[in-house]
Amino acid sequence: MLRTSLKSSSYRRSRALVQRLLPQIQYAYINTRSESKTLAQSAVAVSPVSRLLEPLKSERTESNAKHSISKLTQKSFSEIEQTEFTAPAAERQPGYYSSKGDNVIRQPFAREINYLKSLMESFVSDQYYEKAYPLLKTLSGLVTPEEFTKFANIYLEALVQDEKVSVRELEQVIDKMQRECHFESNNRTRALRLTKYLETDPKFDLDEFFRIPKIEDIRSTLSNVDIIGVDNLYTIFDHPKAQTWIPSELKESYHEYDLNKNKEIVEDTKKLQEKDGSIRSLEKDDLSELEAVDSFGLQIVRHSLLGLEASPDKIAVFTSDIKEIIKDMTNEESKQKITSGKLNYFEMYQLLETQEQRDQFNHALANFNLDRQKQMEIRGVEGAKEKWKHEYEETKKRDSIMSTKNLNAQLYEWYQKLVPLLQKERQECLDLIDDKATNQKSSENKERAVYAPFFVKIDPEKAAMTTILEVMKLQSTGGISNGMRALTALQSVGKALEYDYITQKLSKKDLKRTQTSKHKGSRLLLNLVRNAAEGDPNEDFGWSQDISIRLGAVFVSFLMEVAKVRVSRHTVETEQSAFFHSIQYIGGQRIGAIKLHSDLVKSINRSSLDSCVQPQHMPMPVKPKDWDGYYGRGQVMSPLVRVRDSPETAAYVKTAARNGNLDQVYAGLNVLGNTAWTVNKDIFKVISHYWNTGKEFLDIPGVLDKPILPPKPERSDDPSIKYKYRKLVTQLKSEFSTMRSQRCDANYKLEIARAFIGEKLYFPHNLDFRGRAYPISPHFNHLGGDMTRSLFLFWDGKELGERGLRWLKIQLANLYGFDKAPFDERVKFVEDNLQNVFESAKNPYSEDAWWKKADKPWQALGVCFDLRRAYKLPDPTKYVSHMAVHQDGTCNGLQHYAALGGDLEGAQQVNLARADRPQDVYAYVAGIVRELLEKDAQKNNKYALFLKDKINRKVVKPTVMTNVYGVTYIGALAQVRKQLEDYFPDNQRDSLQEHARYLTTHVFAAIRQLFENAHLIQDWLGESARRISKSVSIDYKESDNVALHSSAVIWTTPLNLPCVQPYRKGTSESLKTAVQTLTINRIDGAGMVDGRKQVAGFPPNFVHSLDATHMMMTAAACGERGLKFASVHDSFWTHAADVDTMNEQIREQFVKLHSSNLISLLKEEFEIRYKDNYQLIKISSKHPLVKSIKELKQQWTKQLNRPITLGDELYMERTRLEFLNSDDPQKIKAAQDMVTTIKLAHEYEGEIEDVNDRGTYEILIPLKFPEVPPKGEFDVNRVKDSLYFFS
Amino acid sequence: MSLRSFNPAFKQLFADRKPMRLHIHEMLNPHTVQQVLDGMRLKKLYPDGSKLDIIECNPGNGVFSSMVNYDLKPRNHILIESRTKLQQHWKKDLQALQGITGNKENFTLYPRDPYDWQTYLDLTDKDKIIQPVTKSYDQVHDELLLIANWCYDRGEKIVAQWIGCCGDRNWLQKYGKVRVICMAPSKTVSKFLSEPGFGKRNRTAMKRELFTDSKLLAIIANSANLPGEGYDPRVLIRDQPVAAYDNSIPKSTEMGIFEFYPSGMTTDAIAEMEYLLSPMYMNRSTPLRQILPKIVSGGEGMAESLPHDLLDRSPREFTTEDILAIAHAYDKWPFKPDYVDTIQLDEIDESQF
DNA sequence: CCTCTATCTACTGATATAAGTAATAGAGAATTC
DNA sequence: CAATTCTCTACCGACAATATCAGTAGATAGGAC
Repeated sequence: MLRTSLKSSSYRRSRALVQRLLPQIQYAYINTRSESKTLAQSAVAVSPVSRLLEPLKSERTESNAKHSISKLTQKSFSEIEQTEFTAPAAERQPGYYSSKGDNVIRQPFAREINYLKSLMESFVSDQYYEKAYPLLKTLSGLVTPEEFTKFANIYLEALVQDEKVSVRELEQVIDKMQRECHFESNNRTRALRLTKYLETDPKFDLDEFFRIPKIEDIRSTLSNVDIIGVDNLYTIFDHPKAQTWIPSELKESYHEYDLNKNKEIVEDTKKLQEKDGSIRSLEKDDLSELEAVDSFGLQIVRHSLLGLEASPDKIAVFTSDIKEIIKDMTNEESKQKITSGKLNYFEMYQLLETQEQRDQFNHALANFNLDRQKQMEIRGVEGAKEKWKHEYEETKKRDSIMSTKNLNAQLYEWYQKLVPLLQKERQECLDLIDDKATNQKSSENKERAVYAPFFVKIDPEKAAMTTILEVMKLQSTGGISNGMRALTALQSVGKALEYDYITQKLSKKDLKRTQTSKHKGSRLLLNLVRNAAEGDPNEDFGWSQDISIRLGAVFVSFLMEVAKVRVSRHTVETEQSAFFHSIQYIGGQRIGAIKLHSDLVKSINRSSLDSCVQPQHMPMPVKPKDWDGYYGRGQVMSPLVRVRDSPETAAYVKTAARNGNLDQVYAGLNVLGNTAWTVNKDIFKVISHYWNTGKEFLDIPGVLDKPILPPKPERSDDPSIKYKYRKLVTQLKSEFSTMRSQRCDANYKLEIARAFIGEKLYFPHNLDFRGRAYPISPHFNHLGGDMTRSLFLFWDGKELGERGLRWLKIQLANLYGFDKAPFDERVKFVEDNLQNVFESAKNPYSEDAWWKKADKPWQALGVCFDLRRAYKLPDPTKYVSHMAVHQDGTCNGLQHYAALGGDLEGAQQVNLARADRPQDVYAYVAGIVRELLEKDAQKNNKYALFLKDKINRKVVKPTVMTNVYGVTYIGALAQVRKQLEDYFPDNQRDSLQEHARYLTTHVFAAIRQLFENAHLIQDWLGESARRISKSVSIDYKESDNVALHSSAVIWTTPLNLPCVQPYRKGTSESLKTAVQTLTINRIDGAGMVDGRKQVAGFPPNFVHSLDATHMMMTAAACGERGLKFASVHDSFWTHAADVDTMNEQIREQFVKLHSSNLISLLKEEFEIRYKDNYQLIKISSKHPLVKSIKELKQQWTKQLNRPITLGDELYMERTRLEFLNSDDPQKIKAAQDMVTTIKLAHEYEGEIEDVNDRGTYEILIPLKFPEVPPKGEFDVNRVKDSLYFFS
Repeated sequence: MSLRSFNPAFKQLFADRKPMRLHIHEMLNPHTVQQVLDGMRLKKLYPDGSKLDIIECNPGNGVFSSMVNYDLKPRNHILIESRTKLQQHWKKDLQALQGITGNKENFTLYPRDPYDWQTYLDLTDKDKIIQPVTKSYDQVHDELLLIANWCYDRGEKIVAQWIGCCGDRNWLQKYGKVRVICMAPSKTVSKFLSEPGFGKRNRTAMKRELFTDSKLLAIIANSANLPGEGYDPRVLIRDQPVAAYDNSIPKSTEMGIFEFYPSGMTTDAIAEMEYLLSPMYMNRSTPLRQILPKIVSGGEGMAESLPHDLLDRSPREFTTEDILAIAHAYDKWPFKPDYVDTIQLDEIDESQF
């Protein structure tokens, strides 16, 4: 990053130079106006001079104020109060990102505004109005008046909600704001005032209040229902003029209210069931005692999900619900079982007989889980704490001195020490805010002031837990042994604290407006108000990155201060810090790290950490609310798209959301999120068994103590030996630590799985910036490896039927690795092995069980269990299966490329066309390579002779796969070399290299040959991206903050999701925290794009956005047909019984997607989006254009008395176009006569070629895109008949 | 000034070709080289050329090579050169030289990478082009001389390692106190030669002081610059290096020439705590007391066995005695971590195939 | 009271950090060697 | 400018350098008139 900062600094320098020069010149011009002419004047003598001058004049605004505004986010509230930050009006005007025409707004000072807003909200919610006011005032200096009104209303809203604030005070504040901040009130402000009047002034006269405003304004005022609240609206409804006042969206509620008002409503008496013998699901504790052996690692957190305990009255309700549901069941035995209290929810559910019962059960469970989820959020970590405490007390009973032997006891000790420290600090913060601190100006307090307003919001006890859990969870991440990157640690602690704060805030939310004492009234209105009170899902909330990091640092530093471990060596024993901050040197750069004491790490390895309790990392026991905006509703706080800190991506998605363009995206995502799962208990048992042996088994690493290292070399050994030793040793250690973290990770997953046995769970999904969907809960989800995937079952079951049984068998064959044969053979494979299948299911633990040899053994075992159960029935097709059957695209990226390019042969090889057997593109490419080598071999090429018999699918597979991602020659070379390694002994490295080089070229050639058109498309995408990322906006000015190349590649998927490639070169900023000064690479929405990444990333990203689109379309289509659907990018899952339907949809939707010429559409989209952009190209200096352009520039140079810049050229063209598009005939005429460099190039009739040679001259031309390459002959409709397209 | 060391046989050879610049900077002006050689008085140190083997790394265009060769008239003069273009030149030149002088200069081109340790092993053990004798560490090896040009940015790394080799007495230093005459950017040389307390004093400078005897020989600057900026003044005064100008050295990269060879000191103690020294010197102006807890688990405890005045000083100020004191304290410290825990991981690149 | 200077502070940019480069090879970006 | 040197090399999920010091601009204080 050093390089980047250097680059940008030199860039800044040169820009500063320009800025210094420009004003002088312009002043000179202004003073001698009569003598000299501006550029534009000379070109258009008749144009109104003042207008042409205006933009140039404003260019010299480089105020100090602006400079210090960027420092604002580092200042504390009190410093902000004392300093004036005001931006000139021009700089407050919104800009744009990559494209002028997209109407996506780039808010200037966005970070500063966000910071002020967070600060203000923080103060205001604790009634520190006088502290908040200066912040509001500062805000008024940074935003446009309309924007300011929004912030002012937030402030006023708090005043209105505060009962201690009187109407008069409110009006005074509004007055003051108008005087001092140029506050312009709007109808929301009026709604705020109205509410205050209604609630405090018994003599308030509505008529009078609404006398002056126009009727539209009154209506608009009243539509702020979230402010006014239900009860106040009722009051208004009671007014005789209500009917005319209320806005249209309230009409219905009004009528409902009016109707109910006149009816005598008998209040429903609560019918809470008596608590006779409540049925509770089998306690997790019992299960753990039943099934878990606490020997090696897999330690059960007692109450690991304690929060999943519901409150007693809810249990009662649930119990009675179930009793009601099973009342009509015919099977008495099942009934008995359900009420026995020995079944988990999933087992109960499976016993139900009718769909109606199941629906009712689901409904009851949903209500029940809603409460449990809430409990989990409120008391999530409580369980862990209780456990720590318990072990702490036990240990203490045994030993008088604490030792590191028991990790949990150790954690509790830290917790106990940490809490009082945090409480004390919180008090200090409070004192500081209340101006009661003893030494308000001390440097300590100065630093404290930065975080104090946020620190006071945090509950010390909960935060202590959060801090410990987060830090412990991160041990050995980020390539640091026994520790973690400081940035990662501070950020995750900060984020976790923020999460705690937000959930706490939500649970305490002022319910006044959304509740009513009236039993009668309008349910409609109530819903309306509640919805409105949830807030705008497109509005940011929470803290900025800086705030949470700084806060995280404070907590971490306290933890580091108190956390100690007892260490003993030989006879010496002492207490040492458990954590220490250290700087490491990794890959040429210094990295700040928080390291754990090595003894502590050993202790962790012995006992494996159970840190999972935090609900934000869990799947959800309740169905996630549907997506309807940028941020999720309810428990899901994540954004719709993971934006990788790119403000531009976020802005584009938000705009799309606001414009209502994302309904299809929501639809797809909601299908994914609504798929309910449960944990496969049978598989869990088997995994658990092998886990507890502590030995390595399949993909589970065994328990490892420490890596075994060879003896150290002597001091005087040759450096080469020492080097090799060091390399070996680091490799051993790194392998060891990956194994360890794999085991740790698996432990984590299994713990969550255990907690969810018998539970219903959901995965809300969101998207990456290309539109691919990912579950939000990070650890335990169906995207995991074989073991994790095997743990999932659909909550709902479906009867197999003939086809389903067949698909289940195919699924098993696929998982076993027998997936390259036709379906019938796959079925036969399983049928031939049916005894093995049954045997595996019956006795999975046997030494050489059949399932263990499968490609994906755990999932295969899952199918074995299912098949065995099915075949136990007299008719296996009647079996109700919960298995997910997968249909995988064969090389999905290439499938899309083949469809785009229409390569006949290529399409066939990736199964786009019907074939009797599944085609294997890798084998086919290997075949082509073999042919090529054969030809060379005949020419006696020694490489060909050696290699021709060694080419198989395995050798080419990596390269074919990564080819879609744009692998370069050198990257592919490494892959091929790895594949060939075995043929060459160590001392023939050179030979290996030569053979690999030779082969790589031919593999590339073969792929290119097979997917010729596809490659032309790949090239087209790359070239377009290159042109975009090297283009210049017409508004470019050297003096501006917008970089020369500031346009990123943006496209819209067929589902209207805007995709913005987030690759820009950032500037590194430093952030001082309590732990260290962090260097954060921040990207500016108008910063320079990273051309290389834009170009390299676009082809794969575009294709991925297509496969994501295909998946979402299929998801939505399957959802509409009542199918359960899940996906892992190019692997689509549903019930065995529904595979046929899904397959049909997979093909339908693919054809639908590719029936239009997507590349042509993309080109059109680009042409609109980048119509205001110009390309900088190099043409030969001998080109005829050069002469005329140079001449024109010389002419201008003379008139302006300075060299012409790119900005000048663009300014002239901008002016010309402006005139051309005006209504003034004089101007139009002037524009027609005006000559600019760009016009010259644009109107040049001959060839203009971008040459990359010496002797060139750079000119600007309008951005054009290359012609779309012609499509091949393949007809995409043939996909519909393809059997193995997805299989 | 006379070009005493200029071999007339090279006159034509140099005239025939345009000197090329390939990554590593070098002196191309014979007058500059002459000045430097005059200052070095090598003939006094190696009076008997018939017993002397010279190994020269990155001879480049050969101005320095030819002149030092003419000065010392060695028995062998090995030119280790890996840049293919220069290899071709040398091949041609040596052929021509064969015709002119019968190569009485005893040049041998060894077209290998001077960066690679294996090159030196092969030179002496496999190809047996020279077979140096092992001499005692009592005095400087008078039959083997190493000359190297690492005057470019990435050269610093290898110079640091070569200095390290003096402490370990391995690589070519296994043969005895072999003098290394090393050309490197002044940025590097001034760092590695700084004395305790100087701003640029770093780990390698400390190791250099502890394990080698060294001397700054010359500073060659572009004539646009003033030579010698950034060096520890104590070193300049002590060593009185030749200051010369050569415009083949770019303005941005001044060249420093220094010599080093193993001192009497060798010990395992420093290698044992190398992993501590590295982070220690990252905060080299922080007092040791504050650094100790930041470099190893429980490091704060080591303070007990160290004198206060040492704890209050920073690594930049440490003398070799200080370092040895710390090494001693570390050796006695009961809480030394396992070797495994001292290994730093570098980036893990997980390839899927 | 005002202005001027001395001193201090805050801010910026430059530099050092480590100490096998790692087996390649060609294009593109960044310097100016 | 054109020549030369440096950088990077497969997409996404899951990104990420830091401490110190010298020099400078700006702020403050202080002292004299």
